[in-house]
Formats: sequence, C-alpha cells, structure tokens
Amino acid sequence: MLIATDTPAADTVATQVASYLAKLNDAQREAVEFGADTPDAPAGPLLVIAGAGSGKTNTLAHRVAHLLVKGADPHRILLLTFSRRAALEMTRRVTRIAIGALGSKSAIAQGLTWSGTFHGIGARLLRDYADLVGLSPSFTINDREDSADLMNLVRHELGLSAKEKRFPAKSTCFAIYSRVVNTGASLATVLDQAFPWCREWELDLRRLFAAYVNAKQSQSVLDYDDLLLYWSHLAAEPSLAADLSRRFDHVLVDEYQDTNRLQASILLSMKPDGRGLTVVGDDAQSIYSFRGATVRNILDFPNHFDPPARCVTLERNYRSTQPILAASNAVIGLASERYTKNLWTDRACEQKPRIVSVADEANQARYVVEKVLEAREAGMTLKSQAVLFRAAHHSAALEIELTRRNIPFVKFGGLKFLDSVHVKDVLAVLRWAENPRDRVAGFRVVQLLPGIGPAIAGRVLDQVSNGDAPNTPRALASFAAPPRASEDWPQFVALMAKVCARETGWPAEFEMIRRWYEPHLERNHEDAAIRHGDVLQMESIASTYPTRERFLTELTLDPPDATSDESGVPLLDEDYLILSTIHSAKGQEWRNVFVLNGVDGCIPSDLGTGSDEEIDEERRLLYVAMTRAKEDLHIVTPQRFYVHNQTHLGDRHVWASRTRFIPAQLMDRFEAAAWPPVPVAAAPTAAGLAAAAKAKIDIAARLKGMWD
DNA sequence: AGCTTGAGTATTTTT
DNA sequence: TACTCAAGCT
Repeated sequence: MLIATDTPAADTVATQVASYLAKLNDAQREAVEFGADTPDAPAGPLLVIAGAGSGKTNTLAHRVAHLLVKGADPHRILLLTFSRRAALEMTRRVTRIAIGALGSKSAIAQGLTWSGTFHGIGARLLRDYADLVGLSPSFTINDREDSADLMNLVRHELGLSAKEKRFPAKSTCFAIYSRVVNTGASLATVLDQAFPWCREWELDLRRLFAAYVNAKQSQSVLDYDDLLLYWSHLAAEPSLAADLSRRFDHVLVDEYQDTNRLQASILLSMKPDGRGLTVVGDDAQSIYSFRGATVRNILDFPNHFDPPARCVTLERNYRSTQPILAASNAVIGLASERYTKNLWTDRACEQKPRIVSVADEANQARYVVEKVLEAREAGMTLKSQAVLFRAAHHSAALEIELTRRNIPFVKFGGLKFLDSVHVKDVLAVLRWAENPRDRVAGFRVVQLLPGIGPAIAGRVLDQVSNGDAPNTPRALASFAAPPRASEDWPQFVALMAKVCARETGWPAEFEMIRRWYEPHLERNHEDAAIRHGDVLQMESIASTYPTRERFLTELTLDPPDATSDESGVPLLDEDYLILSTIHSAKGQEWRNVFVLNGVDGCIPSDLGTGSDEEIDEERRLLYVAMTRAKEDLHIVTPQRFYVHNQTHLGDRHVWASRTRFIPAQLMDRFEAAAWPPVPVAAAPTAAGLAAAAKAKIDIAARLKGMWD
C-alpha cells in the first residue's frame, strides 16, 4: 500500500523535473546529471568529448539548467565560452530550459551573470581586484592594432628602427610576443617554430618586449594577453587564490580544445582538485593553434587529476545526413593522430556530398550563385545556406557576383570596420579621456590637428602625463600650441575638457566628439561621406551601452564581426546569404553548405604547411567546414586560381589540384561533377569513341615521329 | 609638419 | 600587387 500511495506522487515530481531530461540520449543525460545532486559539494572534474553536431551546446545548457533546478546559486556559476555570441546563445537556452522546468521560478536563470569569454571575464575580475594588483581601475584595453602601435612607439624609442637591416614589422613583433605569452614557450622556441625568419633578432626582440611591458604598465593599458596573464597571476597568488576559487561553485568551459596553456593554467589554479569543473570540447575540431591553443589541453585533461576526470563521449550526430557524416569521418580518419570518436546518425539520405570541378574562380562564384538560387526556389531560405572559405579574401569574386545579381549577404570574419582609421580616431578621443596615460590614443588624437605631427604630439603627451595625477584639460590649456595649430587648438582643448569631466554624459558626448571630428574627417579624406556613415553607425552602437567604460571595454573584446556589402547591414528580418571564414563558422550549422577553393594551396593553405601538426590542423579545418552541413554539401575546386604574389615575381595564375585531404581512395564517398556540365550534344557517341581510340594511337605515333 | 618617392617586404585564421 | 617604412624635399 505504501508503494501504491507513494509512487504516483514521486512520479509526478520526477516526470515534472525530468521532462527536459527525457529528450536527451543516454550519454547526454550522463553529462547533464553528473554530480548535480549535491550542488553545494560539487563532484570531481568532468570532461565531455562532444563530436560535431552531437548536441554539445544543448547538453551544456541542460547541465547548467539542471544545476540550477537542483538548487545551485546562479551567481556562483562561471560559464566560459569561446565568443560572446556563444555566451548569449547559452544563457538564452538555459533560460528556456529553466522556464520549462521551474515555471515562474525561472527568474533564477537571470542570475547567470558570470557568462562570457575568458578575456571578458578576465577584464571584469581585474576591475574588481585592480587595487590589489597595483592596476589603475580605469585601465583601458588595447586591441591588436593598438598593441602593435604601442610596440612601434617603443621600437622607435629603442632605436631599433634605424638598423641597417630592416627590423620585423610591428605586427610581427606583436604576434611573436603574444605567442610567447599564450604558449608559455621560450622566445627562442617560438622563433624557431613559428617565425624562423626573425631568428636573428632574438636579443633585440627581448629588449623590445621588456620595454613594451614597461610602457603598458606606466600607461595603465592592457592588451588581450594581459587579461589572461594578470588573471593567471591573480589565481596563482595564495592570498587571492582561495577567494577567487570560493567565488564560484561551478566552472564550465565550452570549446576546451581551443584554449591555450595560459587558459588551462588559470582553470587549474581556480579549481586545483577539479571539483565543480566541467570542460566540453572536441579534439577533432581544434583549429586555433595559431593563437596558441593546444589540443593537449583536452587530451591530457582527465589524467591531470587524481582520481582522473569522468569522461563522457557524445557520438550521436543529430545534424548531418549519413553520407555527409561518412565523408567527414573519412577525411578526419586520415589524420596522423588517431581520434577515438566515431560519429553516427540515423538520418539516411541518397545524396552524397559533391565535389564540383570548375574552371576558375569566376565560375566558382557563378556555380555557387546558381545553386543557392536553385535551393531558394525549392524553398530553402538564403539564411539557411552558407558559403565557407579558408581566408577572408577567398570570397572576393563571389562577393562581386552576389552584388551584381542583387543577392543580399552578410560576411563573418575578415576585416572589421573597427579597423578603419576614422572609427579609430573617434574611439581614440574616448580612450584618451578615459585613460589620460594612454599614449597610443593621445598620440593619434593630437595629430589630427593640422600643424601637429609626431614631434609636437610627443611633447603634448609628455606634458599631459607629467606628474602623478594626469590632468589632461589643464595640461592642454597650458600648452603653447604652434602657430599653424593655433586656430584649432582652443576648440580642441574645450572638447577634451568637457569629455574628461564627463560634462555632457554618455552617450551624448559621442555626438559632441563626432561633431568636432567632422571637419578633420573632411580635410583628411577624399571619401569623407562614406566614412562619415561609419562614424554615425558607431554612434548608434555607442548609444546601446550604459557607460563609456563599458562601451570601450566591450567593443574591444567583442567587436561587431559582420560586414556586408556597401548597402549596409541588412535588416534582421530580411533574408540573406551567409559568407564566413571556416574559423568564424565554428559551432554553427546550415542546411546547405558550400566550401570554396577545396584545392591544395587554399586548404591546406600553402603558407603554413611546414610541420605535420600544421597539416593536421588544416585537415581539421576542412572537417569543421564539412560538418557544418545538415543536408547538402558542395566542395568547389577551381582548376585554376589567381595567387596574390607568392614568393616570386608578382601575381599569376596557378594550376591547382584537389585538396590532399580528399585523396583518390576517399572519392567513393563523394559525387564528382564538373560545372558547367558538358552540353549533351557534345557528348561522345560509341562510334565516336571508337574512332577516338584509333586517333589517340595515331597522334601518339606522330608525336614520337617528330623526334625521329 | 607634411607631402612625395622609392625601396623592400609580405605568410591564412581571432579573443 | 599593395602596403609599410624612412629619407628627402617643400
């Protein structure tokens, strides 16, 4: 009787709570439920190996939601994702699942405030602890360009620009520095492995980097790497480590295969015994080693702990049809390092992925446009189709064709409009006001005035940063401007005074700066009208941020990453085709996918094919591209393509062959075709072929006869 | 200071 | 080719 009365009640609760669990497969459910029954005493480390399309994001979101349902405190959950976009998607899903399970109590999910990228979270923590580590809380963050500019300033000060042999470019110097920081390897090793042509500069580079670090510190600016570096030192400091570690009961990391040594060290010092630590990733999709990411992080994770981390592998693919999966598995199966997963699906389908041979890039563009339009006629929206490529410029010909035929598209990856000089000019005013010690920003701003060049700008900056508490307006007001600048100087001083004093408030001050900048824009640029549009767009973006500080920080950490043709970003409800670098396509999926330039020299890129490891990473890149496709996959191989000045003497056409990652023995997984198709009328008849067979012999004999 | 010119080099992906 | 950098000229 007891059983009879108890069971229904227990069942109701169980079904209610578990309704969201019921939709998961066994492996997913194991990953979601692991150690969740004791939210206050989190269980040991968990590694989820999640193959492409295996519901990774969904599983992680369920795990977070499940922890919340079981009573975990949302403010004490740290969720680290690869991009801000992924973070938003994750919180959205967690909220939805929590609403389903908890109904009105779902407000819990709103408390999930510690969700973001390593860099973003690092910036937040650093502002909290700034005083403790001797950092000004109003530090500003340099993006890659700014960092390179600062590197350049330092380089001049050290006199490295005046060498008889040209010193490496500023961006190269910064890339070397960044790689040393992120990989934890020595400068010598990094030079040998990644920058052999800079080997001879080792000593000068070391000097340069020391001075660069010095400059950053005295100017209260941080670069991307510093956000991780300071965090790792913070977490390694015994007095602070405990506090940091106690702050979060659960730390969950997405895309763990793309983290670097520095990021792993941060995690391990935050959660030394691994309790409460969950990492999710796929070793077969590791494509960020150029940023210092190492696949060893995920491979070595389980045995870093004692007892080892629990491992759950998700092998069932919900995304792609069986033929697409078979082809992708075959491609990754040729990797020199063996991967343990074998993805499967029950989505049967006849259509194999296509390998389409076209004459050149122009035909490649025409093929893609034709097939995209065909699919749209058949009811597939443009948004559910994507064109993927290795390098941002590979889509140039296609972009022209799309524009010509009036097909809207949005491109992810490649140049951001933040990189344009006029946008940087306006931002520099804000950054300089926010942080008066920021020399790169100040240097840029002051030189906008006619009559002021590097020499005078340097003197202005010296005067501003002179003393303990820089007071930009006062220093500027007392500066004796050169005659040629005397006309513009008072206005400039007035502007800076207002901005520094936050007189007009945010975002009104952006407009004020824009108005001041307009005449300078007109004077310095022929195409002022187009650029002015960008500044206005920036202004509307700025108005969506609550404060100047948040705007500057979040803009550098998460720049708007989509660009479209000159007509501007299409409206959200409009339909548009997706163009994306393979890197930016990570984590996404589309019904119909085109991969451009499936030829040697593009995939793998023939610029970084030195070592076997690099080759394998390029192979994974193709694998990532292929596994984005749900229903149709086209790999296009132009037989001839244009090379931008490789090694010798100018541009030229190059004859290309199919990517080495799809050798002959894999061709049975694909449907090979040529495009445009050979017209039927020209197809050979049986009689014609017989005649041709004879002719072949005749010609061969004649050619030999030429040399008899 | 700011422009022109000429030499020399460059390496795809991004937080 | 396209871009950066530095020297030379106005």
